[in-house]
Amino acid sequence: MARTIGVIGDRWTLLILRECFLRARRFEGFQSALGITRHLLAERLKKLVRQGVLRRIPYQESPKRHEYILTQKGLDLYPIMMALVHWGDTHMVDERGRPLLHEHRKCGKMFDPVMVCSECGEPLSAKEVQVHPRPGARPALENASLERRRQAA
Amino acid sequence: MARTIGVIGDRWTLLILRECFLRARRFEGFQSALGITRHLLAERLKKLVRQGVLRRIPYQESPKRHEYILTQKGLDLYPIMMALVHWGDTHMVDERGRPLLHEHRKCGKMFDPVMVCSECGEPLSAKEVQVHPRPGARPALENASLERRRQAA
DNA sequence: TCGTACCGTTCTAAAATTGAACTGTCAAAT
DNA sequence: ATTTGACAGTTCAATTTTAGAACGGTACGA
Repeated sequence: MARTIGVIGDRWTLLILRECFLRARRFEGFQSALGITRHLLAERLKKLVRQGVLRRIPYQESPKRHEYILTQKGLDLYPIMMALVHWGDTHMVDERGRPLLHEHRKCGKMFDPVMVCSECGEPLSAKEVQVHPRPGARPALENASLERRRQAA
Repeated sequence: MARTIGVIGDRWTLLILRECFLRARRFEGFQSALGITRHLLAERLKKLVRQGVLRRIPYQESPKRHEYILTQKGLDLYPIMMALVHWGDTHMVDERGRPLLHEHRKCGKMFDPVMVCSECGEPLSAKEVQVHPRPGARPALENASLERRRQAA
């Protein structure tokens, strides 16, 4: 998770990627849609290209112009986007309701995203999940008072 | 999505919440697990409490001490967490492999999270989803060259 | 020739973050 | 009785990031 946050964990990157999913491709498009400063936009696009989330494709020579296109790695961010949108729709709406609805072309209905278990297909919740650290993982956090009691014993 | 990012869209907040899901509850626990500066940690915890993601519960008087517990609103961030973790596991692993495995208590198996359509249960991908703006939504972005051509016509 | 679209870069001021030290209460150890 | 350490912050100077605005350069159409 820390590594993912290293890629998309700042105030603008996720919004830039949202525009990608909404079909933005060019510098000016991002800039006017988001109101981000041109400086930061250039910076962030470079970073995303370096990290393999976007690809920079020339679409004309002289002056050189490029479009920024999602790679597969970038497209794979879709569940994150949907999860963010859905949480906002659930907990941060105002009187006007949610700004967008999503239609699933396969079944033709308006839907919400649901996160399920890859093995049994049941919806997931935090309490039903047991975490198993693997070698190399950061040691688990101990409850401080438990810690003290154990040392005392 | 912008509103969700307003809540969790900075370099530390998501990591703090990860620790909450891993059972951290107290200031010192967060601080030593993350190496965040105490200043920022205090700031972020306050913000999360203000936004209703965490609740501040006293667990002793004199000196006053509190634990930070996820509210339902906070627990509902779980799909976002899992989506972030899974993307990292897929695209950002090094030789040591993924740091954690997740077991689904209901079915007893190690699993990955999958995002599916609430209506038909099929896995989602960006291309299968059609977006429908609702009144009040920001106007959709036009492709710049299309825009020009239309004005020219 | 002028205005405009496009894609950046450069610069300074403002804001956020870091790093380190400091405050203060209480419990346990010496 | 005094020291030590856990705990939960607050304060402050130094550094890093971000915002805001202007500037540079190519090309196209009127």
